[in-house]
Amino acid sequence: MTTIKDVAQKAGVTVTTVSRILNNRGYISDATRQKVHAVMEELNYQPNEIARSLYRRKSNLIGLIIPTVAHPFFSELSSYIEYYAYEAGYKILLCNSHLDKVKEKEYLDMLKRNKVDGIIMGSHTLEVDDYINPKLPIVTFDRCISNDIPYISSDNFQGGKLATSLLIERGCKKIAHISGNLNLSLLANKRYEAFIAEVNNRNVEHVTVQTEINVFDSKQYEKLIHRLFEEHPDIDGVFSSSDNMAANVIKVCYRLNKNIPADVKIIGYDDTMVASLLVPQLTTIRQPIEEMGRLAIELIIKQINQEEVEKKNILPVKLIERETT
Amino acid sequence: MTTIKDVAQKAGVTVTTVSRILNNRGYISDATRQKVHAVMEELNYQPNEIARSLYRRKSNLIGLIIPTVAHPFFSELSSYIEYYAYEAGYKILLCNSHLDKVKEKEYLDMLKRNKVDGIIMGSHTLEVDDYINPKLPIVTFDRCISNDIPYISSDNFQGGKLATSLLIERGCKKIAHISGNLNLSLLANKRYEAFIAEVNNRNVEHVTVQTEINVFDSKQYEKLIHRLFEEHPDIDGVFSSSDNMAANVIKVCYRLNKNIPADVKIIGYDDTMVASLLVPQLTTIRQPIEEMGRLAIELIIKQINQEEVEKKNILPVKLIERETT
DNA sequence: TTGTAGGCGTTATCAC
DNA sequence: GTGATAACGCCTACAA
Repeated sequence: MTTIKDVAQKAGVTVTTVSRILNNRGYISDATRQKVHAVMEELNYQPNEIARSLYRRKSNLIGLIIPTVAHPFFSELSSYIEYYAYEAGYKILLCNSHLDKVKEKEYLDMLKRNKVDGIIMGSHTLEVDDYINPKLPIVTFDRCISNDIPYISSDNFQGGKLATSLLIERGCKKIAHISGNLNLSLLANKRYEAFIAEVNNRNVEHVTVQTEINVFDSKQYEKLIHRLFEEHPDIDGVFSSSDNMAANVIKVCYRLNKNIPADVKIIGYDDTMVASLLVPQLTTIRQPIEEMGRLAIELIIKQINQEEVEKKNILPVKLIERETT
Repeated sequence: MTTIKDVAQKAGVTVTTVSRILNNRGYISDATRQKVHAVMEELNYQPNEIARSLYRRKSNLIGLIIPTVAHPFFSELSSYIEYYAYEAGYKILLCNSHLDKVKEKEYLDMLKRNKVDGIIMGSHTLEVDDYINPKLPIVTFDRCISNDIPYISSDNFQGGKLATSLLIERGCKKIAHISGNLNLSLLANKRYEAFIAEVNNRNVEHVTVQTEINVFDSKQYEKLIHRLFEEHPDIDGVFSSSDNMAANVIKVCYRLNKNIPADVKIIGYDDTMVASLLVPQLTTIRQPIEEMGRLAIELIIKQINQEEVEKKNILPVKLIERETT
């Protein structure tokens, strides 16, 4: 490995001078500057960022913990997060927790040991203390962990309301809601709350099911949905808490020879790529994924710079009506 | 930040002793060991991995450069890569190049400056020199950069052949192939070659189109496919080089009132999640994504350990026949 | 069994 | 303008 020493030696100066040139500090004669630059070029010198990080006590690393990047929502979100991080001079350490408490804690510790400058949590099953001890810039998605930790979320209640009332307006008489795990105290649960509120308010028959996020087990989902339709053959509207799940609903309806949207109307959530890839194209609630990613980086960086940040960041959602309603 | 010094001081020993305990080296009396452990616990001490990396000249970091993690194939691949990396004690630095030459070079340099122990390239538009200088463990996907750099690929020729001959056997008389950018000299181009070979061999009429990978521009794809069917209304078979693209073909067929598989048969490539999420479920060529991810990590680690590795790693593909053929 | 000291590659504070 | 030197936090010969 070629270091600053090698450059200094070959250029006939000391490391101080090379370092100065590297960082554009202090006065340097044009002659030496040229020479040193030439040598750096020749030796193909690249400053060691690890040494820099150690000295500066700043790694320019941001840890990203999500359930799994294989899920379309998180994969799109990650792509934006990485994009904006890179623009701001930060790098992303990717961690897939699979919503496993143990793994999540391990990742959290690992990130701390690696002195990341901040952590973005898209997955959280742990207790508050694990996050804030010691104080480290954090932003979470979809969960209010404590009053100190800023969180980003889209307007889940509004989303749930929009979805439910659309189905009702389209004439659905018995609506099913398929939610994620409601015990995780995620803000996403507000979709459920909104559903219940709306359906009760308008006096519409309804039924709900919970599932775990497990991208890879599509078969499992199908079974669940199949059973749902068996037990309630008169369901004519489904509000699914993710586009992927909604895709499974479409599949099952197709098998059951239920026409969409004539017999059953379906609405998803997220507006990931799959939504517009499906046939029929999925009506869904769009979360502003890019904006969420951008904001996550902004909030982390502001915290790094000791600036005050808004704790509660609720972004607007939007109903995207396509062909399933 | 609490360092090894703080621990040493509070425990009434020197840093050496603490370091020894941390690394399980040399003889330590039970008394001091207990005491030091207690103090570490109390101070919530975590060794600084940056300092360790500097000393050991090993970061346990692996750089992952891909076009974009928002693409289902790379998102699934990344998820496996991260999984196996973590198992082996490595961390993943995520880089989305968007197939931009400049960005790719910047990422490459960034990774070198950050002293990653290896690089996994799922995106490569650069010249050989940029990669091998200096010598750093690398593995690439789907591209043979030089004889020194190991690469992983699935059996693209076989995949192309399987796909094409299936369509022919199912009675297609005029087959379209939608490929990626053939100028990138990716091994994926062998799918194209196999297609041409097979179709010529069996004397079947055919037509081909190239596209850029751009996940987000589904509309663009639709237009392209639409035009294809306009110019060649008699196409009755489509071999698409990705599942996503195939999904767009399904969509367009649906619009054009072409029945699948009666009027048009479609086969995709990759077997990403979307393939089984679609209606009708997509017939496709499965790449062993998990195995590719696992192997990438294995090859990197072997190189890190100075072991010899196989340069050419071609994994088998498998025809997954579903409902579109 | 434990301590001292030097070094990993870089930057900043003083001198000259 | 440029050069010693100490420090960032950790690890390991070599001593004791």
